[in-house]
Amino acid sequence: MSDTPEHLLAARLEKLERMEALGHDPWGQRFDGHMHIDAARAKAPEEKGIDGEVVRVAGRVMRWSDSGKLRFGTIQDYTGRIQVMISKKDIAEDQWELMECFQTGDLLGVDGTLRRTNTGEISVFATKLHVLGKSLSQPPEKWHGLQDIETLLRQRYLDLIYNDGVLARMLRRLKIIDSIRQTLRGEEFFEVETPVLHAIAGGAAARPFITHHNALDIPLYLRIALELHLKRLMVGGIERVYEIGRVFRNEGVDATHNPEFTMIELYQAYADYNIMMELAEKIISEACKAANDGKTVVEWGDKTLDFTPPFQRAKYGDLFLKHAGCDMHDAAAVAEVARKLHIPTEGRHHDVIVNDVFEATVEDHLEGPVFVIDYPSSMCPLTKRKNGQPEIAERFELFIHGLELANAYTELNDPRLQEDLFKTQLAGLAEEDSMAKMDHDFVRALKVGMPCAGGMGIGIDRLVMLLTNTKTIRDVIFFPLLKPEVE
RNA sequence: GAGAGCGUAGCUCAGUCGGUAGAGCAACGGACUUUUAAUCCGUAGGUCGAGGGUUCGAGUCCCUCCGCUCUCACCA
Repeated sequence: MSDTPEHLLAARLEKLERMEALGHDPWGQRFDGHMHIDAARAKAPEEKGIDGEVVRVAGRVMRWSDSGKLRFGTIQDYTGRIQVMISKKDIAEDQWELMECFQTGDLLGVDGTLRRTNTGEISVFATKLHVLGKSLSQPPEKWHGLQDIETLLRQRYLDLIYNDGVLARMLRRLKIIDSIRQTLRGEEFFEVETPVLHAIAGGAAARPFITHHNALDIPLYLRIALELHLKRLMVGGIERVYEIGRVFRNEGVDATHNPEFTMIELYQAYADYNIMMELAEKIISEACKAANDGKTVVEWGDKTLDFTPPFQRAKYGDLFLKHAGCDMHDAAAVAEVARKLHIPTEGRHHDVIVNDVFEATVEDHLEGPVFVIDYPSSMCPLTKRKNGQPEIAERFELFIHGLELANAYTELNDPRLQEDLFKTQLAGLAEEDSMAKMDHDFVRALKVGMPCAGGMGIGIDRLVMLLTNTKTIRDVIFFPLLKPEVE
């Protein structure tokens, strides 16, 4: 949507000046004691012809239609819409003149009586109007709303105002995040904030955004994960710790990826990945209830998602056998399957090939919610190995219809093994695809002694998508990344 | 990063074979005291994404660029 053109702007400025001439501040003044529109609606009389309570409401004018000496308006706040009726015989002369200065898009405060119209519509019959903020922008079409995807992303405020369900969906996102905090508060976790600017972008495998600190003249990276600082805090004695925060990955943009996205990572001392599974079930099912009126079974397009605990558990090796058709430890058989799938094998570590075959054959079959557990350990340099089974890492990923929602480990706390794994770059894996990035201070912290622990990361945006039946990540992020507009 | 599609009034959209730029909503003026996308009469509103080319003539055909969307690749 381009800027409001001159002839439409002029009409709005003319009304603004008339407001000023009538002695009103077109940008509004403090307005005390208004009630939310849903609360006002709830107080409306059941029958026509009965005077209800005197109320004060405020909102944006969505409709302002002239009908002689009677005016029908509709105002909207974040809780709903209500009709405003202004009858010339009910209000003072100067108030009628003020009424004529309002236009769709303006912010209006109303004092009036709750009543129903002849057709039963709940209405506030105004006795006094208050200017709370003039709009100098021409609103979109009242029936079709705003359809142009670029405009509604660039000017999300218009999307929130004029397209039904957008604000409600974003408010559900806030409820989900609030529910996660409540659940963790109940489990005695502390919420912390750790640095966004990292000297070493560790804790995950992704390309970082690179920036520069002028005064120190050093390169810095925007964090790609929260992991290593939270573990340092566990070393420091915070036994249960989490952070909800933005992480940044310099990768492509599509329906399930935005370059900056919100993650929660949490760490619990003296726990393991089994406890993390139970905690994941609790966090997610509670969040689902918070966003869906207490339900744990929700619609997802033409599918149904059931977040009632417990979630299914399936071993990585068993899934591999079932869908790839061979034992994941059988190098020759795995290589054969890889060749059929056109996955390169030459000079690549066996587990790198296994990982590619798994992604190609298994992930699309995972309906879930299902915890995939016990990964090949060489792909997991931050994860504790199973006792007596060093080739298996105590890791799970939670999948729902092919979407990876959570990732958790029994955390590796052996500093000597951690140092070795940071040094080991698997054949066939690019450095940016690897979690193995040497971080000497992190190893030093582990040497001080990190309690054995379980830890987990959950992609908040994806969780919100699943719990609000939203198909693209940009629709659960207020301001998704777009190329800048050219002036 | 690759391929395909889209871009016309503030908004939602038409625009045929290359031949005067269209509608609805919104705006402005008028009528109307119970509408529900109110209705009726009238007025005004355009760099057809930008630039270049072909042509007597380009919204329409060709080229370049910009933006967005979808699919694919990388990432969660």
